[in-house]
Amino acid sequence: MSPRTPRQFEEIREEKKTLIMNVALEHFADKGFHATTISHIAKHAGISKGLLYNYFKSKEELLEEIINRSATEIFYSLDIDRDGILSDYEFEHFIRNVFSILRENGQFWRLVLGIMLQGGVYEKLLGSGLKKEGPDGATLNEFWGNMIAMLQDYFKRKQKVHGDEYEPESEFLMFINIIKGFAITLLFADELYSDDSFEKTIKALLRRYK
Amino acid sequence: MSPRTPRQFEEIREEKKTLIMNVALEHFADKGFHATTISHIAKHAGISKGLLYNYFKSKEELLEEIINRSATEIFYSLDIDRDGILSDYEFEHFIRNVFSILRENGQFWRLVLGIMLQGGVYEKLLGSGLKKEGPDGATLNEFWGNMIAMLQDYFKRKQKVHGDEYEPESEFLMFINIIKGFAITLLFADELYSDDSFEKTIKALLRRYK
Amino acid sequence: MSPRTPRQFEEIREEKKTLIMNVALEHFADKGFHATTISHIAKHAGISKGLLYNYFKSKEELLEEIINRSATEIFYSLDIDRDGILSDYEFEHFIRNVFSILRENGQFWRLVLGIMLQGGVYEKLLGSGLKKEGPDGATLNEFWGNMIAMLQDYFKRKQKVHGDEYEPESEFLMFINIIKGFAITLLFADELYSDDSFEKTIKALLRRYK
Amino acid sequence: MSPRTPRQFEEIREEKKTLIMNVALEHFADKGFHATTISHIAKHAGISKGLLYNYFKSKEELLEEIINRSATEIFYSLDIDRDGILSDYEFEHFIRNVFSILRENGQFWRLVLGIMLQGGVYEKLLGSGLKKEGPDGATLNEFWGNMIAMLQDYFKRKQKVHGDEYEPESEFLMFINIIKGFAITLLFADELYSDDSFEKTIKALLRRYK
DNA sequence: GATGAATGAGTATTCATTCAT
DNA sequence: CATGAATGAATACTCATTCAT
Repeated sequence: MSPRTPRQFEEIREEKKTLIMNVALEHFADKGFHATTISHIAKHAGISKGLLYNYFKSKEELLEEIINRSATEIFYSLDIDRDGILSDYEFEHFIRNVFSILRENGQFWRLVLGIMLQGGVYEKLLGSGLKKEGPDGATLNEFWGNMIAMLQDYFKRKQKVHGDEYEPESEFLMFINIIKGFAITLLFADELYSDDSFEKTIKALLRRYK
Repeated sequence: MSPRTPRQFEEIREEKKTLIMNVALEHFADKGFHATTISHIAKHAGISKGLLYNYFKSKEELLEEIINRSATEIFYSLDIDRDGILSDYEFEHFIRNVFSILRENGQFWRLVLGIMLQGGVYEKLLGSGLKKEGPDGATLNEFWGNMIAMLQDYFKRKQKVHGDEYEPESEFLMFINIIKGFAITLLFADELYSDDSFEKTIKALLRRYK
Repeated sequence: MSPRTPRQFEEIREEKKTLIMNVALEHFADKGFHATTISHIAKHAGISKGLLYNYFKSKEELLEEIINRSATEIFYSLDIDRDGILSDYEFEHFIRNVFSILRENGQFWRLVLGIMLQGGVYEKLLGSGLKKEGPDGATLNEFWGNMIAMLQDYFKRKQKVHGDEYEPESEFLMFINIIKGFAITLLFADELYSDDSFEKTIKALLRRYK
Repeated sequence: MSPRTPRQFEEIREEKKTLIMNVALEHFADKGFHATTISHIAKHAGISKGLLYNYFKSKEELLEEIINRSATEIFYSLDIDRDGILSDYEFEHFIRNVFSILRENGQFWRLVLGIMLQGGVYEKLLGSGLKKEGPDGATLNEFWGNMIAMLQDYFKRKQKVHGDEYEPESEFLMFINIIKGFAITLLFADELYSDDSFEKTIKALLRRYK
């Protein structure tokens, strides 16, 4: 019964915030941002509306914090050895990572997709959320730029292997769009893909692009 | 001074309905269905809210009619020779068609994507809208099933050309996902792709899969 | 093909008005005044809304004219010999009349009842409708006053027949309330009473009060 | 400064609900259900429209709860000794009860009458409201059926007293319609009847039917 | 910290009425 | 005379947000 330390208070606060954000993400992803009400979130989180506003200034801020949190997590999980060059091994690592990120963060990606479809909110969010600082003090946008450059470089280097008929830009474009295509497929798949079918897909991609 | 004929009334009706549906599609696609208000649509269409309800029973019916209209249009434009077999020529035709449909119906596809992201509305719409009858009395769902089967068959036949290392299922999956990937890319492209970059992409696809 | 005479025009006008009023009465009585829309009436009468407003200045005026019409009709049908005294024969006539009026004008009475229940409209209507002049230049209110007086006089005269235990005021009150009670019962009876059960009821009333 | 207890919240809720229902009943009875607006009710109750919807899901539910409440109250107040037989004493009790219920619940009965006049709503309400369970687990409809049966039995038994000329069915019908007639008279009486005139009426009824 | 009563601006929808043709 | 497109004010209902306790 000893009084709680400030440290303990902070922990309780963080736990509650996390709970609220998880519940909110679930509903935002499934029903959409506009169709989800604060009342609904509060009820499903087992708290009062008032308390929710104790943690988040507004519905929009709640959304922003959710995006920030997931974006940062994903940001970190994609970072490789940071030497600016994508080795064959790292390429495989990248592909596997991308797929597992898509698998494990379905709700988040559906939410982001929904928001990106809607003009106004989009810029505001990406202006705040995705520019947040990540590892090495780089912003998400910078990080993403580097990632793209590294991949393009990877495809250029592959030209030596495949000969002159191979067009790196075109191959890179195909590769990116296959990833996007799979991403979309995954987001709309009701049931999670089996590990097996995942492995097959990844193998096929590696066979073609490694 | 003579009273309007039924024909004239019909014309007025059709014109106004089309106007409203165009304005509504624009806003639904840009802001999302829930975030678009009837007031907004009416104001931008230059009419009163009351008149809108003279033509559409509800906001949802307006949405349904928009989906029906576009779905039917696209339905017709994709129909090939209907002999159940995709020749090399028809394959090329299909790819070109898919791309031009994506280019010309960006708003519609963004709307559909947005709706598909949100549980409830989705099934109701696809239940009504996309099952509508198309050419030959087939429903859109049937038509789409046939299209997929024809494409799979096309990839199987290609095995004879490419040899045993070629895995038709895997290739088909890649192909479909590339299309999806491009679709997504196009939907989010602020400015329309140049005809030139389009031609390049199509050529690359044909080079690889024809 | 000879041009219609003004007289013919007038007839057509009256026919249309009657048609509209009949349809309107039906809906007003069944759904209530507020719940009945002008569109509904127009559609069921087979005319346009515009035309309806050609005949009636407003929804309220339509209501007023309906009440006036029926009130006047009933007014006339209740008038007896006007000598100010209700003979035994006229009493029977009165009772039979009251019942047949209730039977034949069910819709009207339900409408009136509905309106009388609602403060505002009530006075306005009775101010216009039921004060309208009837036969002999008397207003409905005057006529009704006379009718009541005649009935009270009738019950007083009956005291000589029934002896001192008979209290005319009390009997009159019972009589009036029995009539009201039957009126209410009739108004809510889904199916019209059979002629037989009617005859029995009237006989019982006469046995008791004649 | 300490937060409100659940008990306190419950009290606030009940008080506000009662306030709203009272105000609503007043307006529903005077103006009719359709002609009464939620805004009006809220304004007269001194609250915001939003709060009203915090307590009642819809205008119809508000109506239902009002009917339920009054119906249940009246239900209980009519219950006698429940032995299935109406003694002379209980008959007097019944008559007095009926009159006092009519006097004290004028608003409620005007509301019910108004609703019964209008097809659609009627059945829905009587299906929900008046079938609610009352004392002994009986529904109102059952209770009312028993009451009628008991009264009919009472009139049959009276035949022994009055001799063969007495027709129980006919007398019962008269009795019921007198009650209905008085009910209607009371509902439309602007001012409450004096206790004296009430007593006279009741005496006359007892003299005739006891 | 925690509650939910309370608000008010906003949203879809309806409907009597007008008016150009 | 006749039509129905068009309007706008009103209505039921919602929901993010505030605040007293």
